[in-house]
Amino acid sequence: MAESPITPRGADFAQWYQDVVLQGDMAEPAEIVKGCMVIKPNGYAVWEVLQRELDGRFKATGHQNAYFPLLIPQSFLQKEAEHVEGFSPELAVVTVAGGKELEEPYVIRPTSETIIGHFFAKWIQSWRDLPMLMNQWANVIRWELRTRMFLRTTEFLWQEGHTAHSTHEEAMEEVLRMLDVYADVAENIMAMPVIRGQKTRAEKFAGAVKTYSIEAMMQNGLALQAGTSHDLGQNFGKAFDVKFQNKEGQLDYVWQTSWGVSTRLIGGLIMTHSDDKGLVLPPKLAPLKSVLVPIYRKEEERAAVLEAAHRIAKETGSKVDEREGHSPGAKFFHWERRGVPVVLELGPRDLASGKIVVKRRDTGAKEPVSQDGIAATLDATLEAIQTNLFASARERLKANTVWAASIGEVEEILKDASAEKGGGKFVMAHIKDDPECDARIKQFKATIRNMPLVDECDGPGKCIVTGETVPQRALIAKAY
RNA sequence: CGGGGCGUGGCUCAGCCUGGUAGAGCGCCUGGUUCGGGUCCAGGAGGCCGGAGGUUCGAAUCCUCUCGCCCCGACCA
Repeated sequence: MAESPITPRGADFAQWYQDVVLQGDMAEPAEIVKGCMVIKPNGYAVWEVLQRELDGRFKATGHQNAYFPLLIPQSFLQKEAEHVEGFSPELAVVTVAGGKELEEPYVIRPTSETIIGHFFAKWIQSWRDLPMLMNQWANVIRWELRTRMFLRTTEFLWQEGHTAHSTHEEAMEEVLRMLDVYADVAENIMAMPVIRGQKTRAEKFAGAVKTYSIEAMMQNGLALQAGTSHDLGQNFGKAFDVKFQNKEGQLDYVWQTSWGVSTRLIGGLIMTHSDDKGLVLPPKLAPLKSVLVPIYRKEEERAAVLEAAHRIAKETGSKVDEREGHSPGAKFFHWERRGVPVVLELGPRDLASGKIVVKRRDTGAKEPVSQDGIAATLDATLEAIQTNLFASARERLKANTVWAASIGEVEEILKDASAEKGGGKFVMAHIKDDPECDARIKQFKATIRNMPLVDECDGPGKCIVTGETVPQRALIAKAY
């Protein structure tokens, strides 16, 4: 019996995560390019499902895809003061091209607000041109000091939505609408519960007026910012002179938004559902929902089993694992590590009884069911897995969310709840949106993740730092 | 970017201290055998020891530099 190649979560969570990514054949470090990774077909297939789900929702809310250049004139970044300050430490800059020093260097986009601002200025003249609703699927580069596959790499894939509106109200509706789209995909497709909320001033996007995020809880209790949506106000409109003539004939700057999710979602997915046996994929996100492993010993059995296997596979859309020279046991482990939601086992015994064994990845439960109506049985099982994964993740989130009444209590909870031991907590406490309060929390190696939009707490209370009355509790946690 | 650890067949690692021309297990290939949770046996392929430079008659081993990965911290989707 071979040793499990996956480090148990309890032993070393970071190592477990990496083992799952590797054993699930999702990605591997691109050791020849610093901080980058190769997303392998198994991982990319998941990204494609996410893209499909997100893109459909973007289109349904009126957005169109476009594509802007990877290279951005350096001066563009500097037009918005906060923006350049926020991003300059992590920029990669192209200074030489075609064998010549460039007159003006290009930065490789860390995000595209600036270059899109430039083009919006060209394209928008009248209120009739608004709203302008665009999205681009792209890669970006941010020179990160510390990288982890999917969670933070130097280059990553994402989508960035960019919109321009004639009023602030309309822009705000857009910001929250897209935040809801993200929450919908996270919860209903990825089965990953999230907390929607507003970032503090200290944590908002460089150049935004307000930033909203969805925050998810990983199995070790750490928070993961899984998506952001920004109210850019007129900041970029002013920086790039994006003006329009309103119905009254007056010139005004547009109100812009931007919003994005990245391949980081895949990291969140892994850290939400996977276990010590490897990857666990929710059915709605699994590129391969079921695999059928045929079992036989004699040649006569082989033919009969395979014949039935193909018939059932056709009915259910399963893949038949026909590889020779691998025992069924080896195949079970193989698909288990890759997170396939259901494995169907079909052998001579099943042929004789007219049954087939259905094995769930989430619970490990194994049950012989009738071959008649197997497609419906499988669908019901997949649905049950999807529901179960979301329910257990939500339960974990609830169980590890606690209230704190004082700064000392926050410190105690965060100290006890060492994430290395898997006991990280979400702490809800009244705290003011003031950079000094953020700084205080940072002393505990945690951050104010966001101020939840849906306040499931007890309403107003006194800030644990300043003592002033604030409208609601905020979410405090250690985070990736 | 600071601190720590690590780079030796595809993978996990031994060998390094005390230089003498590279090993094991797993995987892979071939044949047979097996097949309801990682079958077993036999044969076989595969590595200029991360890279560069130096010391030496001789370097995986000693020295210098460099690149990368992992972990911890400060910064971040």
